[in-house]
Amino acid sequence: MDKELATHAAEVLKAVAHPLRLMIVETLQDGERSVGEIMDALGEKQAITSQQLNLLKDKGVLASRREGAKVFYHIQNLNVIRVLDCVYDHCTPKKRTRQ
Amino acid sequence: MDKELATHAAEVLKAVAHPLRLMIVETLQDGERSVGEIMDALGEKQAITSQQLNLLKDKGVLASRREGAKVFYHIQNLNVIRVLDCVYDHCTPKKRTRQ
DNA sequence: CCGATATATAGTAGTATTGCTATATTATGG
DNA sequence: CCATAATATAGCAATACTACTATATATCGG
Repeated sequence: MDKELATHAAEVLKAVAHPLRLMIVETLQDGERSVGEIMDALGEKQAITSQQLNLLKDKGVLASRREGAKVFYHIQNLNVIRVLDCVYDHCTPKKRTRQ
Repeated sequence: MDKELATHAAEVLKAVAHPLRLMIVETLQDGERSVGEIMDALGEKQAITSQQLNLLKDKGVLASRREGAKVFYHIQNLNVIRVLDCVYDHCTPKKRTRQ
């Protein structure tokens, strides 16, 4: 792994390495959700949720789609789901999500 | 995933989400290495290498063993290797390290 | 156009991270 | 004990991140 590759990989990991952002990605594993739905699911304030969503979008982890007044976010970089799997296995070794 | 779990998971991810630290973990995939060996492998300065090694050790990612004047580090949290795999697949989809 | 709802952004204080230099610690050989 | 090699730590400036409040933008129903 050269430095450039490592830098890019680190940026993606850093995007996910945050409690709220981790939970956002988890919530979106089942499919897209509106900002309001995500807010409610995580019990977070509107501004903070929106900020983190935008950050994840900036880093290419998520993508969004507007439908009327609502904006729906979904996972764009599918590899983060695999990272989540690692996290799950690490924290709760019994509950593996893949074989 | 509750907040506490997410916080812990985020901390582990954060520990690895850094170019140099990512390369350190990669270097140690084959087994333990002394600080000097790691330094040389990555072409980094002594102080910085030592700092990042200590950080990784603090977060439980690595562990160390002293042998005379040298200190050998190795991977303690094996899940980070799986995270590395995700990173590999993400950056170079052709070169999968697992099936 | 107006009010209401949904989402985004600006500005900001507190805190954490990073990379650096200089210095300290630990162990070895003589 | 001394000089040297190997590693760790202190201290610091620059930068980045976080959480927050306030405000702005966008869309819809009427």
